[in-house]
Amino acid sequence: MSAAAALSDVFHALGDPTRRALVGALADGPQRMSDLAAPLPMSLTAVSKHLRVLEAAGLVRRERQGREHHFEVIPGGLDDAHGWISAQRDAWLDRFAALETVLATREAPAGTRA
Amino acid sequence: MSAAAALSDVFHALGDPTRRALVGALADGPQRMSDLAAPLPMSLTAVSKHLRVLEAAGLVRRERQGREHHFEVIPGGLDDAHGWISAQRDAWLDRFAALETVLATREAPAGTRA
DNA sequence: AGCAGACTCAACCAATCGGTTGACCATTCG
DNA sequence: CGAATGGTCAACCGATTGGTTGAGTCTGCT
Repeated sequence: MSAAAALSDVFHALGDPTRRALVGALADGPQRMSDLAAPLPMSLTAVSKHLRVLEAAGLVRRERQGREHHFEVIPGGLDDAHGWISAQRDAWLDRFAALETVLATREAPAGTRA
Repeated sequence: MSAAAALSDVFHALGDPTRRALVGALADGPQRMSDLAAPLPMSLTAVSKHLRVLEAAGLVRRERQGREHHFEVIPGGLDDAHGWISAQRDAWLDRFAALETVLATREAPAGTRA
């Protein structure tokens, strides 16, 4: 899968509050699907679909254990998304710093204006 | 707007590659809508819609200048998204560290294994 | 064997998405 | 003035989304 498509999948997965709640719930350790679904105001089928989206996005891993499906967070799953966002913020910071430099050099020589 | 809804808007906005390209293009400074649209393989109307989504998500600001609409990145727009992702990664790190501590104390007494 | 639990699958639904086109409004320029 | 430029708006389109229900499958327990 292209890197761009993978990023889209991750961001799209995170764009749903139910899915973010699932990721949050998995933060303190693996859970069974039913236990993940219990507190959520929707059918098990719906939760199953959400988990599939998270799985496809590489954010979560499924481990079947008998008739139960256990899920856990994939450590590096958020790395690319985090990297993209950081890059954007850094780029903005660079531009801002450059702008300040321009302003500073323009004002530093005390009256360099023609 | 609730914080969760705002986060959803941001992540949803970032879930489209065209929108990420727009944000990327704005990284090196403000641009007119037409100039932003020029390299993209779609109509101006489509780009206009994408920019509206980015605007509504608080990622981008519009400044009308005569008949031209200029856009620029809003500095703190990505902060919440960055914060959420960082929190998840930190939570995982904490849990992992705790796990290692457990393993360490269990193996530390050098040959405690029966 | 038989039943309950955990989950999948398929079909369906309304709503949203990403895109188009054509008509229109506003602004600048010759 | 008239004409070109920059964008909006409304209607439409097919695909996807997030949810439902009902039936089916696999597993474990008694």
